[in-house]
Amino acid sequence: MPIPKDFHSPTQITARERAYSQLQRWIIDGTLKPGEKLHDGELADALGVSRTPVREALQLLEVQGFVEMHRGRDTRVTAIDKSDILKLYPPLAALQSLACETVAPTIRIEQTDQLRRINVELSNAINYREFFRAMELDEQFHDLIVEMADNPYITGFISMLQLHIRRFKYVFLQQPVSSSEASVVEHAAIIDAFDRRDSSTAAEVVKQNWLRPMNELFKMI
Amino acid sequence: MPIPKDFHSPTQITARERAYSQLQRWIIDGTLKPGEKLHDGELADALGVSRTPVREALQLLEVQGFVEMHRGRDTRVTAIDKSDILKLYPPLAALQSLACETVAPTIRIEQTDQLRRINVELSNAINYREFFRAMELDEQFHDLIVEMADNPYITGFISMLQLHIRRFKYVFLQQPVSSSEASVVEHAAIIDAFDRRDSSTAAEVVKQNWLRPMNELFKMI
DNA sequence: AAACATTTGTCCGTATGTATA
DNA sequence: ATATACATACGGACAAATGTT
Repeated sequence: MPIPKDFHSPTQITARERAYSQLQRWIIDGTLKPGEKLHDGELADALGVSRTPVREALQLLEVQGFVEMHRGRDTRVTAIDKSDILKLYPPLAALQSLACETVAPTIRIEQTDQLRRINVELSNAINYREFFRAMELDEQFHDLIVEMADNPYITGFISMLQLHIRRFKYVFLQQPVSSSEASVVEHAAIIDAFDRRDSSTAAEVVKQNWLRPMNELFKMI
Repeated sequence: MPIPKDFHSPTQITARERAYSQLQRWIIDGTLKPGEKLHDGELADALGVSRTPVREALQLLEVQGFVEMHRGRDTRVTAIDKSDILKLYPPLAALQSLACETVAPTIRIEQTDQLRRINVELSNAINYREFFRAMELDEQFHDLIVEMADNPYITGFISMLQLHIRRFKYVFLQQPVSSSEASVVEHAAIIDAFDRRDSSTAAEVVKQNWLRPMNELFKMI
């Protein structure tokens, strides 16, 4: 495998990055609960670093909406409410839809073939009741389209929204939600639209493919 | 006027916030040029604070895409390329469009009236060749719709994209770009769609209302 | 009302990493 | 290959702000 010359391998992960990923994980998986008070000193001890990188990590998490800092008062994990999914999914659907629209006019056959392969695997996983694998494949399908759109603003915002949705699922249902057979059909429709270079149909189907899970989730809770 | 109890007036602005807003301003207005190297020590001196709040500000700016930090190497203002507008406007248009779609079904008459008032003022400003005022009113029009959508994720991402667009305009054209009479017509169409509770038309018109300036800008540069 | 306890915010010295000679 | 120069990353002490007694 050829390794690009200008690729700087992250030889050493910084303390801030460690703190950041760990705290984010803890917030998303519910180890740190919504509304919980965070002491930077304690967290620093727990993570084996000083307060500085912890504070820096907390500030980044604040920008992402996982933490609220009140100067001189306290720092807390943000609250979370059932109605939040109704705020998270629509922008996600809109941007996934945009990604499709962007990709459709110039998509190449190798790319649609890859989507087809993933969708076949997804179908199999659902039939064999491998629900975790199904969830992963569903993510792969959409991530691949987003990646093809090649727009860092879209990519960044989508992944942030997905992290919040993941937290939501962890907090309100203790287990991951499986993809259904309906997804496979919708994915096929998306691929079909891609084959015809039909941006608007692709965009529309993707939107529904994301709003349907929102409504299912909203009924469940 | 009733003052909410839990409203904490920002009595004292922190050093980090000062550093953050000032650096952001300097990057957007081109005082700090794309690709320019940033020394946290120098910036700290210039801002009259220590290096810590400067570093924290730089990290926030990095998340927003205004700064790139390379550990142990350097910290620079991000480069900017003409093709960037083609990446900035589409997600902005998609989210503005979503905001409209969200608001349309439940919009109240006072709200459409307010939009109408702004649009009349915008029309006047253009006729009187008050271009700066026209630009402000155009912003007000869209910001009001976004605010009505009442979704912090949409709001946050839109304002970030707008900051990048503002920088783009400062860097490539030295002056703000005025809104045209075409905007006024499109705004009227949006308001009309709102009156009819026609989400999809409103969404579609808004999208075009944002993609048109993108194409005009792209031709100019 | 004022002093105290608690928590966050800031400073600056030092350690560590990176590129260059 | 090693040393050196330079920039960033981190740590720990101190300052300031807030809420409370």
